[in-house]
Amino acid sequence: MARGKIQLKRIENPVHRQVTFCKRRTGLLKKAKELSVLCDAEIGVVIFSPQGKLFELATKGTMEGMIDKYMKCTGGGRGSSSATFTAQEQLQPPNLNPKDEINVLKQEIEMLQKGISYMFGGGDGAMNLEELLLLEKHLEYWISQIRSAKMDLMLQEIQSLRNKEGVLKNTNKYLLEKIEENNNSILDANFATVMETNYSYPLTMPSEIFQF
Amino acid sequence: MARGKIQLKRIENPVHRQVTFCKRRTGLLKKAKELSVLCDAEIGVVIFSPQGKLFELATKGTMEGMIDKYMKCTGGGRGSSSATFTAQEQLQPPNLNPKDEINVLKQEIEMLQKGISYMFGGGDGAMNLEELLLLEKHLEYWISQIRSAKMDLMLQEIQSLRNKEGVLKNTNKYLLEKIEENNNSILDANFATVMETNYSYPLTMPSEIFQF
DNA sequence: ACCTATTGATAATC
DNA sequence: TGATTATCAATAGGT
Repeated sequence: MARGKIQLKRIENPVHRQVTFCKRRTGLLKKAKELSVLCDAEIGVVIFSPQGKLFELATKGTMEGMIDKYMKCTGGGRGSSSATFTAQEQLQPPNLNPKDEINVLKQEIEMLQKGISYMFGGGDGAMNLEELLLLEKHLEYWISQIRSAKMDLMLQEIQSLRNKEGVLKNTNKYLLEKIEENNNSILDANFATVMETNYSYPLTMPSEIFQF
Repeated sequence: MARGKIQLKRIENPVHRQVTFCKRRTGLLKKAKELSVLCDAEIGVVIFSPQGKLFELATKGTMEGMIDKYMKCTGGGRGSSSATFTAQEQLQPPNLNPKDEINVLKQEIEMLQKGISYMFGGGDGAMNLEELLLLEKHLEYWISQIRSAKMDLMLQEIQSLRNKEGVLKNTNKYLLEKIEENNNSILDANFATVMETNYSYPLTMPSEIFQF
């Protein structure tokens, strides 16, 4: 790439991450199109942004067609889209065969529904220890997600505030220079004193106070 | 590329085409993985070679999961849970007049529904900072509730185990006394040894230990 | 959004 | 297939 390597790990700075996502997403889709044209291959790409926004590409026909073809190829013949739950996929590695996986998911959905009604309905005390432990784990995962999103927003806001600060500092500097000029050209000592009293401090706060 | 540009059209030479397919397929999947890791995106890629052979990549969870998520995104109508929420009443003292209170509750319910769909659907990134802060607060409250319930169960279990322990100790004591009696009355040393070896721990469990 | 110095991908060749 | 390498394409960091 350019102007320095990057590590193959999640980019922490949300601005950089967003920019890189945009650029590389474009690049990936372009590469997919090229491969399809050059080699006469049929390619489908689905990208979910961290915010859950969907980007897709199907080089021949529709994505639905690709999915059907994929299903036929993998043999796992079950009608698609049963609205399963997706967050647990990050919690446990998918090392099960399809049948077990389905059972685990069903069980988990049941547990979560129980947990939700517990949380929302004030609880009927019908959960056992294992269920509570699992629910706690999920809640911790969710809260970490929430915190990550919150942190992103705060970092964005900090960025924006820093930009604003720069502008204000420059404005202040400019105004002080103007005042200085006035002090030099107009020899009214009282006027200069008043000006200095009112404008000798900048109106903004230093940016370093929000280091994380 | 290298050693000369190539046109963006189907490569006619089948050998070249095959080689290029192999290389670019690898490259495409690598790029997809990188994008996923760098930007925390969920990506699925499906490639059918001209001969119909399938190559696939799902960066998080399984391809099935991706397809379901895709369906949910495009298929549209996902009904949001209409379950109402009651726990927030404990979070803030009811110092408002009825009308304001109702508005606050309605607002809160809306936010929570948003949050729930955020947690379950992978999020649509439409929450602002205030909403996230509130949601975090609620999650922390819920998790504290869960932990409290868990703690209760654990304490109950500890109590039960202590009871069990008491009963078992008494039983053991009683049995040891019996053996002692036998040792005294029957002067067969070998028999006594056998008894001690096999029966120094009770084989049955008193029924009281399963109180929950 | 646009610009480049660099890195990464890869076409041709062996 | 694998390795090599000259070249082109993608892109990280900056404006």
